[in-house]
Amino acid sequence: MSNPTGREWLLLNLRKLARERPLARGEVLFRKDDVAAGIYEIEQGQVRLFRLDPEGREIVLHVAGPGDLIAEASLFSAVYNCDATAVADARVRFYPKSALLAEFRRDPAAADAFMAMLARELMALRTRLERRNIRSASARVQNYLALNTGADGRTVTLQGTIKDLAAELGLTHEALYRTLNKLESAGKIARPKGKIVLKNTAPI
Amino acid sequence: MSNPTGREWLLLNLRKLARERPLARGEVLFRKDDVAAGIYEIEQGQVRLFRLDPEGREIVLHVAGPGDLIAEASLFSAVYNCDATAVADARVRFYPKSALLAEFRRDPAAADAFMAMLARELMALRTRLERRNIRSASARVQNYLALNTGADGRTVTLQGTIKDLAAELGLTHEALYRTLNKLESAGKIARPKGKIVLKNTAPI
DNA sequence: CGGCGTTTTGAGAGAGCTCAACATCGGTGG
DNA sequence: CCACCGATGTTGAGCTCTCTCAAAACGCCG
Repeated sequence: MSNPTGREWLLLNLRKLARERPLARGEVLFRKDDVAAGIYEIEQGQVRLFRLDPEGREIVLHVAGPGDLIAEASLFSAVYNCDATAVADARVRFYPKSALLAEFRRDPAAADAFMAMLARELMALRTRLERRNIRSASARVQNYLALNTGADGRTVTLQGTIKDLAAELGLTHEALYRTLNKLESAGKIARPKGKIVLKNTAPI
Repeated sequence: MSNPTGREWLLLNLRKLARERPLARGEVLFRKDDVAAGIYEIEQGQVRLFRLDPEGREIVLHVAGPGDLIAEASLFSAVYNCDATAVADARVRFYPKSALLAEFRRDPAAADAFMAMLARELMALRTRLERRNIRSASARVQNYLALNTGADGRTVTLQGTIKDLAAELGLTHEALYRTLNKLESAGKIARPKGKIVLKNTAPI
């Protein structure tokens, strides 16, 4: 569901190493302790990564959506260490581990690019996690807005639905609607279609 | 505050490239748009990473604690893209960018190890974020416990205080105490000193 | 012993969740 | 072109869970 810049670069350069694969709802992509064959990019649908506890219950680790890369760590591990199944019909792109690692050796710039992508994603993820530490819905929304403005530093272009944004923020969509309303009433934002514009709040 | 395995390896091998630096509370580590000199490992204290919004307010991106690495993305960027200051007196270890990148070229295994570390951290972070999507305190705690058991699959060794755990889970410490009490009363866990043991809940 | 931080329990309030109803918007097919 | 359908968007009302504020017990260290 996220989409850091730089991802595209990687995919364009390494896509030739990849193979597409459709995935039916419920289908298994890989299982824990399977030999780690490579990493996957989700193109459509959703894939759930999970472990099984001693009682056989699924403990969800991550639900990956379009644009997400999964199992990067398997590049440096002999086996996968969780299960992956499609939540809904999906299409994934498979990048064979051996080809990727060979490419990294052949072309250090590719390795750098991959590292850079990981590092950027890490940063973005830390920011998202930090945001979740903010208890108030309003403050959480404002944090998101402040960190996702375009070049003008004021305009946020919404890319998904409001429901998607609510999920990203860890709020119900109802709570998000109300919060946006309050912010608008308070004059802190304006809401042209498909965008949210931060209004100037007077400095101290 | 986290501490994925594999980190140690990296630090041992690359530590010779690093330099220690004490940091007084409030002291600036780097500023946005400063030339990216390298990455930092927090050894003590806390460092806050943030941006300034148009009104000059700090928007927190991340608060890093002991064991955390910050500014990894700066290895692949000309400048830092946020500010970093010490929240409390701190000590950091500085890894110069040029030395790290040179080492990666000289020894591809070092590059792999660094990549592996980033990938593992990414995975751990996704899991933590996913956990925050769980609304109920009890379910969130159980998710944490299920994913942090030792070799026996049942025993969780607490490394910090309960307050630390509460912060990790995004709960107040009071809420966590109560939740643990309920889980214990319900017979789902036992709490020997410094540990939490998951009890067998009968399979279906 | 004294002080500080953690652990623990209590009581109350409030924020966000849940459930529900309705509006709106695209898309689809008759 | 319109009726219909599903998904998204929007608003309402009530309730529950967690937060907040308070206070006390406990443990550790100087």
